[in-house]
Amino acid sequence: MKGRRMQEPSVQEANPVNYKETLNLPQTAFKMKAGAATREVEIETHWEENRVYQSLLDSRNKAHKFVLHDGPPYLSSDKIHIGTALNKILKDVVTRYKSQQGFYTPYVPGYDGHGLPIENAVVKNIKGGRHAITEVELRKRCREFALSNLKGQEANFKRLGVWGNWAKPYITIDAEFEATQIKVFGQMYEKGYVYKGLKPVYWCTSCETALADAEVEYGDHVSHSIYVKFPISDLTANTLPDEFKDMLQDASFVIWTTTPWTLPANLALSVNPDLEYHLLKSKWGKLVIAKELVPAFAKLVLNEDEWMEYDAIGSTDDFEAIAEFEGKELEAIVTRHPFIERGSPVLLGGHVTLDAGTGVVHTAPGHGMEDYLIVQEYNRKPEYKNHPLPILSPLDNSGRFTDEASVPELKGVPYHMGNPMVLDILKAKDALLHDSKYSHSYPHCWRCHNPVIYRATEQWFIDIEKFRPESLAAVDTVEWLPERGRNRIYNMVEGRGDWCLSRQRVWGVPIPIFYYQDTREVLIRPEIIEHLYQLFKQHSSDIWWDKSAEELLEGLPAELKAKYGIGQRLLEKEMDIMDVWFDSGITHTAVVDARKDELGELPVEMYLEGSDQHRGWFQSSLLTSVMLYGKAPYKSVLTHGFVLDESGRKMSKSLGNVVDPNSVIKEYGADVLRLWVASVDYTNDVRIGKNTLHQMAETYKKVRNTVRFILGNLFDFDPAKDKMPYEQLSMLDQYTLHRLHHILGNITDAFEKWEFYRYCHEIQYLAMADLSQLYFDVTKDILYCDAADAPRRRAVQTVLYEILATVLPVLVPVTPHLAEDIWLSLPESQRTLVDGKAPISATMLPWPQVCQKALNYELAAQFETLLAVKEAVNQALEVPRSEGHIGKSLEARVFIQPIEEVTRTVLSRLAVAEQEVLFNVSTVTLVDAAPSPDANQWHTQAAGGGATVYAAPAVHAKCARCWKAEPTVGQMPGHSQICERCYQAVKSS
RNA sequence: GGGCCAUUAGCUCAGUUGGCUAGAGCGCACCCCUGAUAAGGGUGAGGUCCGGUGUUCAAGUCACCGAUGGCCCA
Repeated sequence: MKGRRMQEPSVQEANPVNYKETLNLPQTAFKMKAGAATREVEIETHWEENRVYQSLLDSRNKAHKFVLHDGPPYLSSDKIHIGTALNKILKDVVTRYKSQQGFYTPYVPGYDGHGLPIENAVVKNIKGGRHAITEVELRKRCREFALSNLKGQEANFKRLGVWGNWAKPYITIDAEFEATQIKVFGQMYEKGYVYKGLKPVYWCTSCETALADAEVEYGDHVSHSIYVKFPISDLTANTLPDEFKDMLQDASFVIWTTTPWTLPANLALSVNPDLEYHLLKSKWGKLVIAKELVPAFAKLVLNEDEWMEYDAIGSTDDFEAIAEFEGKELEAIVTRHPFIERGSPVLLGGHVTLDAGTGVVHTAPGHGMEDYLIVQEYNRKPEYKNHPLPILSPLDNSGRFTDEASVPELKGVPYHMGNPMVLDILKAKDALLHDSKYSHSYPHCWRCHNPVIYRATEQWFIDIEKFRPESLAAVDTVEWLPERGRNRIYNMVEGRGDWCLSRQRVWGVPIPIFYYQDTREVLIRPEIIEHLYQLFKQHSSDIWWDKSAEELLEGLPAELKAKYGIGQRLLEKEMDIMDVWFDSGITHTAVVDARKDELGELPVEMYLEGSDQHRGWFQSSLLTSVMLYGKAPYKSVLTHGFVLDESGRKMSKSLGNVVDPNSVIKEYGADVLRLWVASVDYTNDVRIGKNTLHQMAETYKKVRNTVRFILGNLFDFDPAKDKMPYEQLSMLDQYTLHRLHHILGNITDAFEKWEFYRYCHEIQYLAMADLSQLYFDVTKDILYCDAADAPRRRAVQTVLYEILATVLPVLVPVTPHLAEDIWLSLPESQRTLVDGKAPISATMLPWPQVCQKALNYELAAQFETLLAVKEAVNQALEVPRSEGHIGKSLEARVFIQPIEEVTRTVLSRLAVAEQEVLFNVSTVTLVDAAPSPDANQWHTQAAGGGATVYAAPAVHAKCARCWKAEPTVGQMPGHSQICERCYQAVKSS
């Protein structure tokens, strides 16, 4: 039940007019609903058919470049991940914005197509396994697989609205790319950065092949568990005081190992510098063991009675600590190998733990990754530089001991058969303290399921030491965004070991080196590299597998052949391929430099990838660029975090929390996804889920409807004819323009700093608070009810048009489809001109400039007061409304009693009509004291903005046309139901 | 296990060199409108500022410890 309502006029006209017909209601074909699934695709077709991207680029000055160089996504799948979508959308927002700022912004998308995951995916589908087909055939299938995935990814990227040179992307498997890679390798070799060394890899002795980390499976395995003495032989290099050296002289370090067969390859011992070590006296002589592990060791080696005693009081007559050392004090002591004439120095390493054993680790760099790394680290030290520890790995491909084992009886014995033999030798030398069985998790080959070993093989390396200082200097020439990225990569470059380039695989670019069969000498010369470059360019890297070494070199000039003995001495090809990080690492050369005309000189403006690429692409690009050019390949590096689910957890298939970009697009459209990208602070990890997306869809709708309102109300507006000068705009109009340009300033600043989430907030606030809730709401009366060409209506339309012209280009970077949809529904007369004509696409509109004239902070301050008063008005109206006395606020009148002087002044600057518009009520009366309520009138009050507001139902009759309560209703000849303003409007139309 | 980073309302973000009762928009609840209508307006309810300890007259903010989550490494 409603309470009393405004009087309706009682007199009936002879011919009642349908006054709604006489209003200027909004008209537009622009749909409220986006229908994104189909409309966005139509828009993308519009771009493609009109070659908009190309025209855009062509319209820019090539000298004024902003090049964002694409990091290539990996081609192991035909579908993209949400993180890839985030990455590509960010890149697109950046390039579109820069383009609107007038830069020439070519974007060449790239793909990474070599490497193990692709090779494995292909192998999985081969009946009979990888050896069932030739390497040439395998490579062919890898290529096909990669290219088919490329098609899928490309379609995904395009559907995101990402613009780029899709006609000619780069792919690391292109013949030209591969050829460049060969050339680049040759240059690095010439400069002396490349060397051959040994490095342990997982090796399956039954398959006789190297395995990647991803190719080993862990399973239970029973090993020996042995404790072995390494007697101290030389203390001269150690820095302990002599009294301690005397104590240690006849002592032994005790090591624990589960792989006795690796002892022939032992070259050192490692202790942890921060652990405490005890020197024990015992019936096996003096022993050095980590303090904390002594009890566990005692339990193993002592008999029952001795153990009881030890357990009770911590020592026995024959087993007791007589000195204590810190690990770091033991450095450089040399021990004697238990059965080979060789010293084994003590090294310090953080990898030594108290998990098991003795705190002293038997170190065989040819058979363990940690052992290898610690030895590499020591070999870089000055005292080792001239006498580096070798990387000993005395096994052949099938795991049989070679001569290098230095133990004649082991020669030809398979490594696992070597275990008992090594035990026997140790026993004979009185070096074995304990022996038992030990069950633990151990790596196995994923194909044959046999245990695998670490075995050092010959591989090609890049000697980081030779250009580490230059690389570090290059890091500091780059702008890292966010700043912390600088430290991240700096520390990595500072601490990293040499770069192992070799991979024992077939799907990749070969290391372009030949060997003389007789001497194993290496053959690599600039002329041969150049020759190979030409061959690869023509045939791709496939030719390396298609042809023999001799065939590959056949085309060389006779003099060169003679010079290098080609045709006389037998040659072999290197069959390892290069690390894929090398492929993508050299895109600065294989892509940017190769397309200089388009992409300009190095360094490019920006690389933009996930923060994991500090170790990956950013680094491989930096290192290779420093080797080739002595400088970083990029001026700035912008990074983003990872995409997590709504509760902040990593997405995984098993958790079922994976967000698929394609289904998001299906449901909401690409622009909603893009809006999500823009809404989050991507410098950290970002979250996405149903709730988040739903919210973004709401934001999208809000912006869309805001624009729709503007379009609808400009249906009869021709800016060329109807625009009103700034001076003739109302205060509210001017204030709205101030807000528009103030926000434009904020938005521009946000884009300049790549802080898109600030843009989202600003645009949302503009649409919601400044426009929908304020300007649109209160000017509807003017727009709909004033005569079509009434000056104050044209003034409002002028403002609406200015908003449209400003907001439209600003929508382009994040929501290009939406912007285009708006543009296409604009009448010709309302399209912004660029160089005298309307462009074919909104995406070609330049970024708007902040209009200084529109900025009026004094006016804004006044409006702060006025809006606070408006808030009080709204509060005052709420009570009669909730009690049914009024509905819409036009059914009310208000009395405003200024309390503060500022409020009085500001209010008085508004004409009464303007006050009615601003507060959206039928009547506003400024009073000096509280009005006395008369018998029939009900009213309420609220305070705010330095005023007290009294609200009451309007007293006059409601105009049938504009719905305001007006005293003039009933006085208009022939139109008894409408007010004077409406009468004039109806008459003039 | 080590390095780096994050944590403010259901969501996305503000919160100056420590300084009013911690803010905004969305969402939510309730009300209104039906001439932006699968729209629009109004009012309102939401916070252990991840936890703890400390420094200080004063801590969301500074220091230390911890939790949770993420990236990279081992």
